[in-house]
Amino acid sequence: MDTEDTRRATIGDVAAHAGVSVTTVSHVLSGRRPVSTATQQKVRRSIDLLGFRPNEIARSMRSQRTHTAALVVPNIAHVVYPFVARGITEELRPLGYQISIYDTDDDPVVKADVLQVITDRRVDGVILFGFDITSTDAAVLTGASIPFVNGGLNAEVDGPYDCVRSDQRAGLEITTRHLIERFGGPLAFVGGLPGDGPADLRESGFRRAMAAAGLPVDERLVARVPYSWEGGREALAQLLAKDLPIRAVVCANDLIAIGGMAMARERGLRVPEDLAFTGYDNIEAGTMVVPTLTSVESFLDEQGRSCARLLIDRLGRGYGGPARHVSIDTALVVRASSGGTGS
Amino acid sequence: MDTEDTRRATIGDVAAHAGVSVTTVSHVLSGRRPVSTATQQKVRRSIDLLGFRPNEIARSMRSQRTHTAALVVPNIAHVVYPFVARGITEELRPLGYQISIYDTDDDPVVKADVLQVITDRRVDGVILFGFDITSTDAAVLTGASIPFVNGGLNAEVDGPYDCVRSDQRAGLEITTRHLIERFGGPLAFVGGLPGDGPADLRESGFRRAMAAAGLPVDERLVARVPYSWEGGREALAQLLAKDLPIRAVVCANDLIAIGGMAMARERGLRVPEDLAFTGYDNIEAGTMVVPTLTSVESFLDEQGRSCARLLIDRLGRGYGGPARHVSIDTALVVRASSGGTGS
DNA sequence: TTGAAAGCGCTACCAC
DNA sequence: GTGGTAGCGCTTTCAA
Repeated sequence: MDTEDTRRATIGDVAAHAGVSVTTVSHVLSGRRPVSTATQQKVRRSIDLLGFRPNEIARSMRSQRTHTAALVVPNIAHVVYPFVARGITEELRPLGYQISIYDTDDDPVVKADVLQVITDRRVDGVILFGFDITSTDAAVLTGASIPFVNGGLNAEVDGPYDCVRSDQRAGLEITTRHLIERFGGPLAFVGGLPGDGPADLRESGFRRAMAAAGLPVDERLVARVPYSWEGGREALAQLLAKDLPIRAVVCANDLIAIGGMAMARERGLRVPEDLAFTGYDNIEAGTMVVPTLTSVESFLDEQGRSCARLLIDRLGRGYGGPARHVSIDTALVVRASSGGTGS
Repeated sequence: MDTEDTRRATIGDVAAHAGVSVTTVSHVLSGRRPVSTATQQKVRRSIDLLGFRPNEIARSMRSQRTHTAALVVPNIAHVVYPFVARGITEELRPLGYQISIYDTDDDPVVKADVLQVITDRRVDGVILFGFDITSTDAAVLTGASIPFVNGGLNAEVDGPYDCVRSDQRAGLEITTRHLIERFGGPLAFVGGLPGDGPADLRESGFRRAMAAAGLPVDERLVARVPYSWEGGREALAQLLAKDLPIRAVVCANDLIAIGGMAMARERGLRVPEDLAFTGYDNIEAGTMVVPTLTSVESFLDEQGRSCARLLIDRLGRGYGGPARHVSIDTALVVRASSGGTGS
């Protein structure tokens, strides 16, 4: 009773059952060589009867291809990566690739380990998203001749491999210019802590827009705090305590902006009538707070898709040319916090 | 120049280079049999020199184990799944398992396909999370003798396989009871659309708590809307239009609650002084709105961990007993919207 | 139109 | 302490 056949049927079982050779079974499966209709039917019947499905491991062993792409991210629970993953999947699944997502737990050691494991498993290609990758990381992949793409960069430049970035500096220039046009000044800036991901890039966007408008940056109105709601509250508390005139606050992300708005309103200021705000990232919460938050959309799914396309080019006997660097534009979403319609 | 050795070294290359047999190389790798220190060193040197790494595909082929678990979810971009994924990873990675995440794009056809692909790849185990799985789905897995766990159920009961659920009914009972204790009544309920995931379960929690407190449910104060911010606004507009006394609103999720609060405040009501609110899911936005939202925490990572543990039991020559059904308790998080401290 | 057999890279059973 | 070799399940020459 207990010893019923639990082992999955192999191609050999099918061949025996149908009374043909494994070669023939293989060929009715692949269609790579003509098989008489009679044998085809016999074989297909046996396949159905035995519930045969080819073993992909064995196939990979022969073909040296796994039809798998790996997506490596620092922390899948961070809001941005699931959207990237969706974009990648949409692009690669139709081509018959499976996407395996690997989470490095924000730990460079785990990242290095994951990269090794990935190469040991002979994935066909890799998309790294959200890392500063080291030359060692790159060497592991190239050493195994596995094509890869680096996405979601925060640095201005990167190495000699395909890269996809969102133009964060330009994104912050847009919000800054938007506030200048609507309100003139004075403008405050609340950035992330230096070295914390895109902080420098975003701050430089603010400064560039100010310079372009011929406005000086009052350094007393520049704060740098953690990328969090609490950070935003803290920053606004500091800024308001200085008792300097401020008309609008450019924030480096939405959490800061939402926290900042909360503090401003606690202090009796009306948003945007007394003080306007902009954020960055266009998170869902920005559409639910009062007032709704003006922000910058980065099109994460498109970034993912773009990574996937660059990778696809290099899969199989594809593109083997020099590295390509793609930049995805951002878009301003105007809402109530900067005097939009409040949509 | 272009034809430099791009092929990765095999165990045979190492053996040749070290002047020993492949058997010996295999054994210094596995440690499954004593090897003299001298040969060990020779072999290790060759391994380093050649940059040899064992081919996991070949290993899997022999051992029939892939050291991979698959996590299948309807839509990785939905807030809940990344947290589940983290919990699973934390539990399984230390045991040497890789987690591959598969997204079925909310499509049962894709789900069926993914399940087949997964079995063809001979993953060691599968965690399905967030599905109503069909008997066919289950049959595919059991037919391939791949152990699996079904997590995140919305139904009251499920099939003869390991299951993990969050007690959503109890979760809604908690919020309802909380509001009854604080405010007495009358209470309104805003649920999701019937058949939309956990809607029925959550509504039954509300009704049960009301019954337990000896309070009748006024059906005029029960609304059912989409699980969204707009749904919440709409529901509150309807409810308030009826001009019946309401002291508090039990909402089936946070989006509804946040939208509902926004509408209530637009209509000049103070929250919680005039009208109190509770949500469900404890999303981040609930900590950023004003007032902050009382909600129910489901411990998604713990649900994931629990799935992982059930699966681990069945991996290898492990547990082979009857199906186990685990329920994870929820917890009430009291915030300002129901008169909490406003933390 | 079909089959035999080599071999993908590895592990483990034999033998010595 | 060490080596030869069968074989995991498949694809693909080569031969008929």
